[in-house]
Amino acid sequence: MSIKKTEQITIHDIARALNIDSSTVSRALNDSPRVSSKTKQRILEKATELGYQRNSLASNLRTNKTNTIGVIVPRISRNFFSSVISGIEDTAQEAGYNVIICQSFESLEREKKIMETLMANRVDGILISISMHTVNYDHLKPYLNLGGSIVFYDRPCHFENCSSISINDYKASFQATEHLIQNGCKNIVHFSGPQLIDLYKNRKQGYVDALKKYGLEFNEAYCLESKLSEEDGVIFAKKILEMGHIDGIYSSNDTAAISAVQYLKSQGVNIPKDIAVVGFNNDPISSVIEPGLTTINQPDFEMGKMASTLLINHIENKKTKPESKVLDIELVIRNSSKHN
Amino acid sequence: MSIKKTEQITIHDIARALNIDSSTVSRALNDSPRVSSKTKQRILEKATELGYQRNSLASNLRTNKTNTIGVIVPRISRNFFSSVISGIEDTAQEAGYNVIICQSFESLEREKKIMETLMANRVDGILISISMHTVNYDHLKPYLNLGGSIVFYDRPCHFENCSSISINDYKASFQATEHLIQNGCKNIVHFSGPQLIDLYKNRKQGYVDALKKYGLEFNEAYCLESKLSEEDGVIFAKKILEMGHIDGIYSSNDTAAISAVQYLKSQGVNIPKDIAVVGFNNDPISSVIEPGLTTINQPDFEMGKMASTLLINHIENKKTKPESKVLDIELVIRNSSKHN
DNA sequence: TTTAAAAATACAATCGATTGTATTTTTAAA
DNA sequence: TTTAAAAATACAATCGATTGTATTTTTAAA
Repeated sequence: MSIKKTEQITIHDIARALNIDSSTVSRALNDSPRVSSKTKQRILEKATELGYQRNSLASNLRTNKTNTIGVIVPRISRNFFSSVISGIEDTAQEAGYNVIICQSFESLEREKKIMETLMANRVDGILISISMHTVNYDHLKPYLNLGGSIVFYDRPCHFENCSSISINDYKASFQATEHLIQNGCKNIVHFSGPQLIDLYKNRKQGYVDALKKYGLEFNEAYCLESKLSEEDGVIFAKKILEMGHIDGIYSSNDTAAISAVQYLKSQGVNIPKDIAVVGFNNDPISSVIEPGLTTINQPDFEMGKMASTLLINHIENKKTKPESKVLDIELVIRNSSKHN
Repeated sequence: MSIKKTEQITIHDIARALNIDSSTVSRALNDSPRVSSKTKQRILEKATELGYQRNSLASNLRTNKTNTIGVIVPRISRNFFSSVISGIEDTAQEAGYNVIICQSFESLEREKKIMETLMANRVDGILISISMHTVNYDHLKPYLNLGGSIVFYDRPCHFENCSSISINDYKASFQATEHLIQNGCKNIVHFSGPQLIDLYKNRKQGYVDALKKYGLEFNEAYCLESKLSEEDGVIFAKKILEMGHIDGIYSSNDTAAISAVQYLKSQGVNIPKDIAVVGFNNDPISSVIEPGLTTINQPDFEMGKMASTLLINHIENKKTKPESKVLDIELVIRNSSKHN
C-alpha cells in the first residue's frame, strides 16, 4: 500500500504522545493485566484520537501466528462447496480465525501456486479439497515441514499424518445404482469423473459392485469418463442415443446429469420412462427441473464445520492424532428415477 | 503457526551457511542485478537444500506492500458473484496480486469486521459490493485514511474519491417492465429489495417509470419488499394469489422469481398465460426451469475484470481520478414472459 | 515512618525480511 | 604494473509489533 508515512500511526507514536514506553502501549492494546486500567484508558483514547490501526503483519511476524486458515476449493460456484465454506467460516469465526478462500479451478498448477502463497503468508492451517488432477502431494510437503496443519475434506486423500473428512462415496454410489436397478433398469450408464483421484474411483467401484450384486453385466463402454461439465453431459447424452438401448444413467454429479437430461428431453426422450436418471450433490437446481432429479445429498455445511473444528484442534494442540471421518449421505428420491 | 524454531529457515541461515551477508541473499532471492550470477546460483541451491520458504509477513512489513487485494461480496454462492470473482481473480493474477475473498452474508456487522481484518492485514486495495444493510460508509473511512484504495462494484455507491462499476439498474428495470407491458400485462407486481441501497431504489424507479410511460397506474401495494430469498418468493406468491388479479411479476432477482413460479405452478397457476414473469441476474437455473425464465443478463465476468483493473490502477498510480463505469445489460427473453 | 511485597512501567532484544550507503573486489584501460 | 571505474558484497538501520527481565512506583503491613 503506497501510504504517506505521516499517516501510519504506530504504538510508538502513541507512546511518545503519552510519554510512556511502547511496550506498555502494546500490552494495553492487548488488554494485558500488567497495565493499570487508568493507563489503559489513556492509551485507548489516544489511539482513537490519532487514528491508530494495528498492523497485523508486524504482530503476526513477531508471534509466529496469523490466526488465519486457508481453504482451497476447486470452485466456489458449486453449491456443495459454497455450503462447505459457510460451515468452515461459521466454526472458524467462532474460534477467532480468519478464513482465506482460494479456488484451484481444478488445476494442479493453480493449486501449487496457492499452496506457496498460503505458506509464504504463514497461515496456521489449510483445508483442502484437491483438484481433479492432483495425483501426488509433493506440493503439500513444504508446508507440513514448516509445521503447518492440513486437513482434507470432500475428496479423500491418504497422506502422512493429515486428518480427512469425506463421505462414503462407494456406498453412496452403490445405493444410487441399486436404486436404479430396483426401479427396473438393466442397461445403466455411469458418468464418471477423472479416475486419477480416489473420489471418482470409489464412485465407479460402487456402481460396478452394485451391478455385480444384481447379476447385471458390467460393460466398460458404459463408463463415460470426463470432468463432468455441462458440455460433457451433452456429449454423453449423444453417445447414449447412439448406443440405443440405455435405460438408466447414474452420474457422478448433478451438473452433467442435468445437462444430459435437458438434451435427451429435447430429443424426445422421456425421462424417466425411457431413461431413469440419478445424479450426485443435490444442487438446488435438481429440485427445480422437471422431472425433479433423484440425487445424493451430502451434509455439506456439517462437513465444513467438522473440517474446521478438526483443523483448529490440530493447530492449537499438536498432540492430536490424525483421524479420518466419514459422513453419511442420503439418497433423495425424486421423479427422474421412477422408471416403471 | 506453532512451529519448531529449528525448522524455520531464514535468509540468515543461508547467509551463514555460505559465509556471505544476508543482504546479498535477499537480493539474490529477488533476482537483483546487484548480485553476480555465480553467487545467485549458490544461494538458490543452498536455499533449496535447506528448504527455505520465504516469509511474506516480514517482507510485506518491510516494504509496506502486500500485493493482495480484498474482495467483499455478499455471498459467493450466487452465480452472479462467483462469476464476478472469477473475473477479478483473472485480472489480479495477471498483475501479480493475490485475492482474498470475504463474505458479508448481507450483514453490516460482518462487513465491518471484514474491513478491520483486511485493513489490519494491510491489503493494497479493496473491491466491495456493499451489503443490503449498508446505509453509511463510516467503516470504510479508516482504510481510506490509511491510504488504501476502494472500488465499488455491482451495488453503486457515491463515496469520496472512490471509483465504481455497476450496471444501469434503472434502465434494466425499465426494459424488463416495459417488456411485460408490451406482452399485455396490466397489473404488474414488483419484487423489490431493501430500499436502503441505491441498487434496489433504482430498480424500483425503473419499474415505476415504465408503468407511468404506458399510462398504467402505480400501486404501492404492488411493490413487495424483502431480501428476495427463496422463502420471500413463496410468501409473495401467496400474497399475489390473495390479490387475485395480478398478471405480471417483475422480480429484482431470479431466486425470488423462481420460487414464486414454483409455488404458483403448484397452485395451478399457468405461467406465463395467467401470470408472466421476469427475473434479474440470469442465474443458470433460469434457463433450466419450465418455462424458461425471462431475465436480465449482466456482464458479470467483465465487471470483475474491470473492477480489478480499475483498482490495480489506483493502487499503482495514485494520480488516477475516480471514475464511475456503467455497463450494459441484456434482456434475455424466454417463455415465462409470453403472456399472450 | 519504615519496609517488604505487589503492581506498574521501562529496557532491550527479537521476529525475518529490505535497502541506502560504505567497502571490498574485479575488470580493463593506460 | 598502476589505477580509476565498475561490479560485487558487507554494514547497519529499519518496518511495527511482542515479551522476558529489570527497574520504579505504589500499596499495605509492621
